[in-house]
Amino acid sequence: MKLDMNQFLFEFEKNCSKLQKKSFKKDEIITTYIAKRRQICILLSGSADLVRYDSSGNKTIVEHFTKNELFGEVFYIVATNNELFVKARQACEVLFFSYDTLKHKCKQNCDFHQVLSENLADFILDKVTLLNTRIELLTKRSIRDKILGFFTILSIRNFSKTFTLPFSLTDLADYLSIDRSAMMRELKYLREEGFIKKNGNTITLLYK
Amino acid sequence: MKLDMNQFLFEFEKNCSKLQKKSFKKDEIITTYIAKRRQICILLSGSADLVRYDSSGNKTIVEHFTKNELFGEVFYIVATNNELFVKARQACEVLFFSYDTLKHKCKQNCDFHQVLSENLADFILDKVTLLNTRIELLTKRSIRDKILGFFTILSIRNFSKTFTLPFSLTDLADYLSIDRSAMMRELKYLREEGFIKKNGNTITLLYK
DNA sequence: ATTTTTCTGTTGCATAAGCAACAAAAACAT
DNA sequence: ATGTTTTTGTTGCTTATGCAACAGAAAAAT
Repeated sequence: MKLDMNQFLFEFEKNCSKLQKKSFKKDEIITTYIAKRRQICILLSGSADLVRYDSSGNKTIVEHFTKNELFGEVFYIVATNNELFVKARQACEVLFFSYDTLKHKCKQNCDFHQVLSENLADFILDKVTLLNTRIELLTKRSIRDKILGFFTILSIRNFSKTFTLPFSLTDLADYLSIDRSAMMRELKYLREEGFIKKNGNTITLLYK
Repeated sequence: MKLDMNQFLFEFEKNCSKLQKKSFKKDEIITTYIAKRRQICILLSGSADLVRYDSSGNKTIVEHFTKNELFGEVFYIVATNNELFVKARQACEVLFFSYDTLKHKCKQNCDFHQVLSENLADFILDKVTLLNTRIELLTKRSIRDKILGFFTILSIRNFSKTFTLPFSLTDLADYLSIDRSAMMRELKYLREEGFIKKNGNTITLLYK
């Protein structure tokens, strides 16, 4: 039995008492990552950022989450002393549970749990795909290649040479881990050299 | 029931006929990524690289796999036209199966398959951790921060300020997506400024 | 409706990091 | 044992990219 995320949540909510749903206002801290707890969260609405402070105090937005995305410390066991927390970017609703609870809860060996654990693997696989996409872009050698790589993905996903960015240009620079002004400059060059057309946050690819 | 990778493989081999084991010599192509097949592979011995050629012909080593690591197209559904394949770096033994087969094979609802699909999620989670580690390093802003970030992780994993690199310096530059000579220069500076001691591929951290 | 904040767009300057090219050392192969 | 290939280590030159600083546009808040 194959579920999409909405069915998954509906089934889960109907069947399980162990999960908690909470609401957050903009800028509130949703969770702080504590490895041993093995918490897993689903963002039901709104958007949130995974923020890292390293030992020198530098801040990075490591990931940006939107509707139906998974996050939590099970996904992020990195051997460093960095502080990691998730902060609401807009008002959010979040579902909390423990990974181990989800997997092993039912003593009665119910069908529902079988379905659940099968689908969990699929959702985690979706996450892997997101991460691999990001790595694919981060490993490109120049700002130009990063931008064009990202645009190509959006173009293919939209079945169109024209598409609108899913987040602000400021966030895009952060996602690609490049300086925003350097990115804007490169976008200008791409426009001048006839590779792209740009109207605010709507882009059209002009090549190939 | 919680399995480690070796137990997992033993159980799988004993119980499942649907899986294939093959051997490869150095530089042979182990698999080419074809999204619809949803293949999943486990590297039993040796080491291999996931290689990407983009449309301009640039080659990148996207990932490097060693014993017991998972790879395959289920993990890498990126919407681009890039050619992706896995190439043996040394002689390798590889286990092949389809993700969907693994999850749904048994009609008889056997206990073994229940255990299997639970553990599959865990193995995929390990993969997520690896990917997040890589992203953590790739998003650092300077070569120095990337190197020190990587060294810090190794140091923590080894419970020691002294450790040996798990692969060559050439590969390290590739893993961090930086120019090798620039990395060597930075290592020299780090030595001169007293941050590290370096003896071949053995590093000692001198700070904090 | 007006203020405040965030986002976009731009530019000059400094430098970190890429590129190219080479030699010595080490690892591998015959 | 000897030749071949890969890895390490280095350095001069060039340039892509980061940084700082600013102004106008857009969005959000009051």
